[in-house]
Amino acid sequence: MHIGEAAARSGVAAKTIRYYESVGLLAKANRTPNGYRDYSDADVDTLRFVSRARSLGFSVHQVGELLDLYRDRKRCSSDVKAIAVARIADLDRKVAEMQAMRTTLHQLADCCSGDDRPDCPILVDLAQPDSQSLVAASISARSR
Amino acid sequence: MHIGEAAARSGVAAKTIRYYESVGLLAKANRTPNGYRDYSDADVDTLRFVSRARSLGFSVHQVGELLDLYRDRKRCSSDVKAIAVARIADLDRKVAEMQAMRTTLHQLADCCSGDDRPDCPILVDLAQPDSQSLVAASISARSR
DNA sequence: ATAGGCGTTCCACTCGATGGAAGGTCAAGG
DNA sequence: CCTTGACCTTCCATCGAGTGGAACGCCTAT
Repeated sequence: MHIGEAAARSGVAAKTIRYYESVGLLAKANRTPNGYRDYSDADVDTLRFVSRARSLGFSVHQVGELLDLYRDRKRCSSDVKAIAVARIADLDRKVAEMQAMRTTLHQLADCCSGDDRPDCPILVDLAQPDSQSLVAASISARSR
Repeated sequence: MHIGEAAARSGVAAKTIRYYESVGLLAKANRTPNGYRDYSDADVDTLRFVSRARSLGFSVHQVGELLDLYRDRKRCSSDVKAIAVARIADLDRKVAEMQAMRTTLHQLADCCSGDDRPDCPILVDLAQPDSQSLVAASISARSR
């Protein structure tokens, strides 16, 4: 099948499929005599695998590792689990960081009347010297 | 003061200060006769403001808006609060998305023995047709 | 005079695509 | 036979937010 159909079946945009090939995530596709890329059902499966793994937030590089493991009949499940566990830890770190931002921002927003007067504690805090600033305090708390 | 000192005092890398100037977030710096950028204490304050806002996850563009509001004596606090509230909503969306990924990944990892046998439910699920896949189910749940 | 530590500009690279230009291929319809 | 439109191809540029490095200038101390 041509790239458009593979794209429709896998849910990966044709442009993205070419991109994955160009960066070596996918092997170079077979070509029909006219130079069009030619995909098999197995290729569509691979594309779906890639799309699923990307949707779990694995980087293209990590997806490459998972694909290698998937194709390696002799790999051990601990290798795969290690990648998944590292990704979970990564997610936990990012979630914690974003929640810290959220908390700080929420505190600032709570102090802000949000009316048409010009006094705004959010801006005041951002402009504060470190010792007075809620934001500065939350940044230094993050690094402790 | 020269850019190195402004960088040290504000915590923003010299390279990044030049970058901010190049994209118009900061006004073009004054120059000493030899062509070096010359910064005042007020410039360092601005740099710190920018750094704080960036650490809260505001984009460079949003920081520009906040700076404009900061400099506008007549702005109303509701304008600032609107930006902050939008940012909080943005954070909430991203946190929820990451937690959904985490949950799915954790379920997969829990099923995986993590030993040296080759059977790995993580890879099996990623390669599954939609109707059987935990990942596919969680993706479609996200869009509902 | 030269070594070093600053500063300057400019260009390339990162990641994960995406947009668009310019052109080739193919089937259907007039 | 010609055109139209839907595909396909390659290549280059763009996004955000910087970072790395080259090649050069300036200034001070030894």
